[in-house]
Amino acid sequence: MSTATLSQLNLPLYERIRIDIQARLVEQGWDPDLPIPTEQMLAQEYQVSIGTIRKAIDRLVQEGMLYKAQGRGTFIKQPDFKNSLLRFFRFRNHEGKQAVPTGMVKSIRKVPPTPAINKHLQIDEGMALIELQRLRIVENKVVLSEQIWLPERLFSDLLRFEPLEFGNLLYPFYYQHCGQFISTAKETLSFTSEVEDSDLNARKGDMLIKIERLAYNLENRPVEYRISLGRPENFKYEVKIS
Amino acid sequence: MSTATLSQLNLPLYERIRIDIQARLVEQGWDPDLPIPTEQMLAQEYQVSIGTIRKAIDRLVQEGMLYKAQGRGTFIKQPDFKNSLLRFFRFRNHEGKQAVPTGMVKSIRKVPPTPAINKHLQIDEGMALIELQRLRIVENKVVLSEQIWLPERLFSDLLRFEPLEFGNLLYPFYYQHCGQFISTAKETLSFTSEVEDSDLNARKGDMLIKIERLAYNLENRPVEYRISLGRPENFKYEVKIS
DNA sequence: TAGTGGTCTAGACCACGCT
DNA sequence: GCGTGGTCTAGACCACTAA
Repeated sequence: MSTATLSQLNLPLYERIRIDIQARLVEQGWDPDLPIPTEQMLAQEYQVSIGTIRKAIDRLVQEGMLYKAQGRGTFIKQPDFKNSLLRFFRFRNHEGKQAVPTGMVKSIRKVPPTPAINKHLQIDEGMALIELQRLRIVENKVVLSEQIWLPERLFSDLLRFEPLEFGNLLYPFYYQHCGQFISTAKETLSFTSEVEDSDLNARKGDMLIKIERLAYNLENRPVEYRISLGRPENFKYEVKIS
Repeated sequence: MSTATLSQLNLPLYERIRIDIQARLVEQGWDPDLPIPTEQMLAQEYQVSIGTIRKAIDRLVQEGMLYKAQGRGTFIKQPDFKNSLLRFFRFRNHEGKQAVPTGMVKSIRKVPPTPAINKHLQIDEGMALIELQRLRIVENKVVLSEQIWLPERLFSDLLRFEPLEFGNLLYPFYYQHCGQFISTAKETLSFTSEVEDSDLNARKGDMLIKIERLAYNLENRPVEYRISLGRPENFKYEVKIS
């Protein structure tokens, strides 16, 4: 543990421990399939009672970084995209049943830096990018059209693959080939009538839903910026207020 | 405490106590300005240790029913509408600064039952309703147009007021005059191009955002159904995924 | 059967708010 | 100064998972 982190701040003990555990897991790049040290071990290591460790870990669980499995241990959690705004597009197939769209990469290439995107990704103006075009399809019909940008420095290994070699899901692919584990994301919903999109058959003037996503790795650094476009007809989003 | 509630179920002690506390506060209609019994008192009353009471209450805090204030006590919480979808309409005044719209009731009247709305409110088909028309205004310009329905049985006292006597906020007014405390709400965002709205200058075919809200009282019964319409241009909504 | 997290106890002292 | 919630201890026993 880093003594500096644990001493100086005027925070409750469990908060300081929470921060320290978080930093350790991030720096060591903990394997998501391996349990982190047990509560007993951590209690002994930090020389505090087990209740204090539990409170620290409970915070990380609430934050979404860890999850607990009784009898097995505590693990690093992959983000749960069931809350994604994209999940609130409801598509139906020809039988009228609900259908989950399939992701398909259309193209991948290295592109020069773009000021606005480099700023989103918090990287230097001069750093090159990787750009992916991706479609989400239901029964051969394009229902969402996506553009994805990644820092070339971290993701250059992706350039070795052909578009069709990317599976339905990108994030496991990122982790497998570039060691980048997506931990959280921020999404923004807005509207635009100023883009043309041949995949969606949308002309200028047609109102489209635009969902921007900025995805963060375990170190809390933005590593993917994504724009998804779709038609508003089937969109329905719910929130609970309390 | 109701012994039935606390015994039969095969739940952790703190869960059974949580349920019992919740039921007690709802049934007694606890004053939001008065603290609930202290943790010490509850621990003694339920004959459990204080940690168990804390866990029960922490659940209710997480759920949004209570909030704690160190040194003062624990209180019933009013819902926090900073998460409302409506807050994600961004309006600007003539100086380009962000402006919060003012609410203004345009009309209030008793109306006969409407099957769809009575169903939302979970009341009998034959029960009469109160209907409010309400506008949200920024610098004399209507930016949102609302229709609100309430069960006449619970809210008949509102009919004694003229539209302009309703203030900017409705929920405190409900509590003051009808004893109905709004505790949570559920909102749904969708789109429509099939309505005409003279207040918003919208014709059929214009795409509008439609936000439906169902608001619940402390007993978790729906008591208000509301439809808000607005133009999509200034709408921007964010979520965090983890 | 061994080891994990889940629940629960019966206290202690601290920090904060009100009066 | 008094009473509130906030933090923390040092255990105990239970329920679940995996080998």
